[in-house]
Amino acid sequence: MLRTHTCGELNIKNVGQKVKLCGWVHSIRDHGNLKFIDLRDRYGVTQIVCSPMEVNEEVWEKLKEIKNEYVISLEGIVVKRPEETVNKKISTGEIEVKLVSFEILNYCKSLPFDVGSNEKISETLRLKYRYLDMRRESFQRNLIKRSDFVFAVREFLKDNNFVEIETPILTKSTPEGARDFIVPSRLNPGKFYALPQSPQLFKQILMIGGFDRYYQIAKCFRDEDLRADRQPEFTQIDIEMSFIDENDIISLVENLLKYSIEKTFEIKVDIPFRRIKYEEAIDKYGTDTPDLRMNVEFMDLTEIFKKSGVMILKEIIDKGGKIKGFFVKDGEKISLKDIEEYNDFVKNSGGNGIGWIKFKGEEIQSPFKKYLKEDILNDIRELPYYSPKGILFFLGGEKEWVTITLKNLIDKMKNKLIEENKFSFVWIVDFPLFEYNEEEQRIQSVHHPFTSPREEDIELLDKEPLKVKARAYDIVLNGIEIGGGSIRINKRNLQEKIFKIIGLNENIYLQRFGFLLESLEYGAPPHGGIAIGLDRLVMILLGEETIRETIAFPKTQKGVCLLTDAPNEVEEQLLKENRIKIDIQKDL
RNA sequence: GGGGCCGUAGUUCAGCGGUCUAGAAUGCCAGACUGUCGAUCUGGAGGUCGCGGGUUCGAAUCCCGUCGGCCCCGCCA
Repeated sequence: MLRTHTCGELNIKNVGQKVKLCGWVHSIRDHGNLKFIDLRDRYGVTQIVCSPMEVNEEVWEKLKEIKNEYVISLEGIVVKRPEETVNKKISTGEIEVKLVSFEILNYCKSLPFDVGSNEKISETLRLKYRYLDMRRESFQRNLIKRSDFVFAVREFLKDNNFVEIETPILTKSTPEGARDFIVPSRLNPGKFYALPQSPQLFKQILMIGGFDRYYQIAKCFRDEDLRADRQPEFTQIDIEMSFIDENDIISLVENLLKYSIEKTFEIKVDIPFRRIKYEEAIDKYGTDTPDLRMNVEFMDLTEIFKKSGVMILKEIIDKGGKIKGFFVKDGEKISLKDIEEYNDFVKNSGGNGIGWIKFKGEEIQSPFKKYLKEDILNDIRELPYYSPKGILFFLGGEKEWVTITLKNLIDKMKNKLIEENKFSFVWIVDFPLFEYNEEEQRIQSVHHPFTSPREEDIELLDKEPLKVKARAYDIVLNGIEIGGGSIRINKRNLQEKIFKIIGLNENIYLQRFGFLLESLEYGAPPHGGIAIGLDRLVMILLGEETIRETIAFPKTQKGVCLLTDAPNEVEEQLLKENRIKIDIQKDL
C-alpha cells in the first residue's frame, strides 16, 4: 500500500504518528517560507504543512514543481494545529501533516475547469472531462449515494429471499413498444439481436422456472428521443414474484423504498402510499403522474356556473362543454401580473382566457364580479379547498382540453403551489388494459401485452375491450413516474387472446412470442412484478433536475458520449463480416 | 419530425437599439511573503466573439444557413 491512511481519516487521535498519504493536490497556499498543500481523495482533504526549517533542501526545492491536481504520495508526521488555526469545515481540521518527504506520482496539465470550486461548469465540458467532474464533491456525492442506495436495495431484497439473476443483453427484437437497439449477428448473416427494453419476458420465464422471488439491477435500452429524465440506456430495479397479488407487490415495494431511502438519505418515508385510480387521477389532476406536493384538485364547476349570468360560460355549457377549476389556497402568492400571464397562456392554448375569483374574506375580486350573485359565491365557498384568501381559477370548454390545459397551468404555477418540499409517493391503479391508437387505427396495450386483465373484466374482452381494466400499478414520486408493474397473464389461451386484440395474427405472435406461450403451458405459476427506474428515483431523492447527474457516463440529447465520441464509424472489414452496407445520402 | 433557449479569454460571465484597439472575475505564468485554508500583494501572457454566407463605409452586435449543447411537444408497450 502506498498509503497508511486516507485524506479524510486523520484526527486528533493520530497526533504524533508517522503516516503515508496519497491523493490529488487540491490547492497550494504558498507563503514563501511556509507552504500549505491541501491533499484530497474521495474521503476528504488533509492539510500538509512544510517549511524549509523542517525539511531538507532537496525536498523543499522539489516542492516548487507541484501544481494543482498533481498526484502525489507523501510521508509526514501528524501534528495538532495551533488552536486559532483549526478548520472546522473539514473532518481533519484539527490536525495537519508535517511533510517529511514526498513523491510526484503523476503530473497534471493546466485544467479545463477548476476541480476545486463549486462553480457551475457547462455540461458539455463536464461530460468531455468526466474524470475531472468526478473529482468534484457534488458529483462524487451523487455516485456514492447511488451506490449506497443500490446496496440497501440488495440488502433488503436478499433479506426477503430474492435471488439476483442476470438476463441477456443480446436478445430478441420484439417490435411492440419502444424502438429497439439492434446488434448484427456475424454468425447469422442478415439477422440481429436486440438490446433489451427490459428483462420482461426473461423474468416471467424465471417464475416458470421456479425462482419465485427474482430481482436484478438491470440495464435497459430504448432507442427513443432523450429528455432530462430519459437516457437511451438506463437502469431498473427489476422485481418479479410468484404466488402473489397486486397488494403483495405494492406492499413489498413500499417497504423496500422505505428501508432503502431511509437508510441512504435523510428522508422519512411514510407508508402505505396513497392509491389513486387512473380515472380519478385524470379527472382531478389531468395526468396519470400527479404531483401531490401541490395541494390542488380540479373540480367540476359546470353546475355552479350554469346559474351564473356569464354568457361565455353559458355558451360553452350549452354546447356540451364543461367548466372545471381549482383553488389556490394562498391567493396572495399570485399577482394580477401572474394572472395576466396565465391568461395569455390559456389563449395560446386555444382558449378564451382563464376565469378567476380572488377571495378576500367577504369581498371578491374578479372580471366576472357583476355576474356573480351571492348564491353562486356561497356555493363556491362550500367547495372543498376553499379558503377565505384563496383564488379560484376556472376554465370552460371541451372536457379533455379543459383538463389538460388546467394541468399545464398548474405546472406553470408549480413553485407557488408547493408548500413544502417533501417526497410525495402515490400509486396509480386501475389502469385501462388497452387504448386506441388513432394513428395506427388499432388497439394497443397501455402497459404491455403480458399484463393481466381483471378477472371480472375478462368477459368484456370480446365486445368492449377498451373498458377492460388492467391488474397494473404505477408508482409516481413528485409528479414523475418512477416505476410500474402488473400481475401477468399465466394462461396460454388468455395471452393469445390479448395478442389477437392488439392486432397480432397467429403467425406473428407465434414467431415473436412462441417461446413464452409454450412456457405458459408447462405449469406457469401466477406471478407479477414491477420495475423501478433507478436513475430517476435517485435523481429525485438527490434533488437533481436531470438523470445525467446520477449516471457516471451519460449521453447528450443526440445520444453522443462526449467522453469517448461514441457512436462512431467502424472499420470496413467489420461491416463486411457483418454483411452490412451503409446507405446514407452524402450531402455534396 | 416540430417549437424554444444558449454558444465571447482556460473557466464563469458582461458587452448584443452597429464604433470594440472586445472587458471583469477567476484560473494560468513570473516575482514577493512563516499560519493559510476562496491566502494576500505586484507584474504579465491569454480571444478567428462556434462555423459559413449576407446587409453595411463599418458586425461580437442585424439577417440567412450550419454545427454543437440544453429544455419541451411528438415518441418512450
